[in-house]
Amino acid sequence: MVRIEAVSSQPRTPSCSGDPEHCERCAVRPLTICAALRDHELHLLSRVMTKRKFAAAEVMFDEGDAADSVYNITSGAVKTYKLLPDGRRQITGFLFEGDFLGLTGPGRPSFAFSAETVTAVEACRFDRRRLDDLLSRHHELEHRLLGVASNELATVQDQMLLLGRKTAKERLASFFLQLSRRAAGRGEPEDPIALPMSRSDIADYLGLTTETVSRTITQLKTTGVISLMPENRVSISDMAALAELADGF
Amino acid sequence: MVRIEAVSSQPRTPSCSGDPEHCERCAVRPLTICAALRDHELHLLSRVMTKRKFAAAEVMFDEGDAADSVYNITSGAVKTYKLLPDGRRQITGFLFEGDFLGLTGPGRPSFAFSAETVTAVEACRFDRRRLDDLLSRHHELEHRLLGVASNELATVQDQMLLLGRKTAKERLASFFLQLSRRAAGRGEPEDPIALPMSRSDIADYLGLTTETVSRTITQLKTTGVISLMPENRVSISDMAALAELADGF
DNA sequence: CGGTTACTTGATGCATATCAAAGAGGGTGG
DNA sequence: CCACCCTCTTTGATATGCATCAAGTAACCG
Repeated sequence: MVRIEAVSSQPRTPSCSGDPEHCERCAVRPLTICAALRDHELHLLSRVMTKRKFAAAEVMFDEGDAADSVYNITSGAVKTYKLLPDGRRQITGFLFEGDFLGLTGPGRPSFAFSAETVTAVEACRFDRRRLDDLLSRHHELEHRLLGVASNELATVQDQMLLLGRKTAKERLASFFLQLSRRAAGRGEPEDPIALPMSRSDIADYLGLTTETVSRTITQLKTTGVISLMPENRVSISDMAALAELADGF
Repeated sequence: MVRIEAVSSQPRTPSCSGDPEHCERCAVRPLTICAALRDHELHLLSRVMTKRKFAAAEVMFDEGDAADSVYNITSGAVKTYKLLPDGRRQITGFLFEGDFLGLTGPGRPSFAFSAETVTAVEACRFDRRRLDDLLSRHHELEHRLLGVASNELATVQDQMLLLGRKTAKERLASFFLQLSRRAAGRGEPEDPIALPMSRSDIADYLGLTTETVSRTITQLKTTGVISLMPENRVSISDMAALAELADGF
């Protein structure tokens, strides 16, 4: 498992500390923990933050790497995953703008999973130690982070239900529904949803094979629940039917 | 889904507030967030805490119930789960002494899962609102809670890998290994591990059927990796072999 | 425009589910 | 204290949803 050094082939984006108003104007601020901060606190956050760009399909970090970075995605899509020795892969999450990446518990010096970009990605990188310092001084921030973690725990339980007990059709229906709802949460349209990840990524997220994913999508298309559109987009023709399918009604 | 009123048929255990030294002497204190508190802060915690007992197989709360309670298990075992409309069940976790139950994000007024005791259970119950108050005034406590949540997120990723990509044998091996390690973490022996839950609970935790669980355990027994002992205990004869099996080597 | 990779579709196989029934405890009332 | 009953567990026989193996087709990139 080779770690590709982040941003290795690109000019380094200048740190935000040279642009203290950057965070105030940040488009994803209302989506994330930064919304918890008043303007003068945002400046403190900017100090420990660096804006970074990643190309598509770039490894951000590998499981076991020193967890010295934490990221807040500002654009693009990221996948997190775990591998078995023989190469079997489970994608544990897709992250989009506003999502937080790299949270590890205290006394957990290394990442419990790998992260790789799906598309080109822009992210705010925080130095773990400096962020911890900041957290200990600005409890509102830590409070928000606890909220983020709790929400993620709730989401992940849904995913366990999906992986342990749902059929292929229910998994795909749930997946599309989740993407639609999350897009809506980011203020994007809920209907034609973007599908930036490959079939193989979807398969590894849903605990299926690419073939089954492909067949099942065809089936949903044939049933008239969804339709495929240009640019890897999916239109949900019948949201109610999709929601029922997702829960096995 | 009928909610059985907690402690309905038992005398109410007196609140800890009448016994301010209870927490200081608490056996599970070093295992849990209470370890973060100095003695005088523990007294504050005792104030918002009530010691409660549950019988075996008692529903503590159902998914969707108002999340007005948070628990810290002091003895016994609890399972958390989600259900599909047709009754399919995914157990999302087993909790033992020192484990925290009922964490929901802010603005999440209801539980995202149900909780039911496996054995008789003793737990410290906190009123959600009063605990929130306390958290906002004692940040070390909130910091610990963030640590608890982060650790749980790491654990849950392992479980997703298991549910999405592991074979039945790998799942059972992983399960026994997890129980063994957690027991060790609580200061219990790592070798003869207790299996208080039924085969059907194990099946719903591992995304299998009771029959497959039973067959696979038999197989592990035959291979000489484990052996069954009285009182629902399992002895791990070959820890290294089990660890290899768990990761599909 | 050629080559490569991703996606779709088809044929077959297998791990695990489902259906069925026989032990094994474990608690209760006679 | 024993006998019965009920539930849990184990074992067996069969079925099936999804994986695997195998092409063909479409999209993409250089």
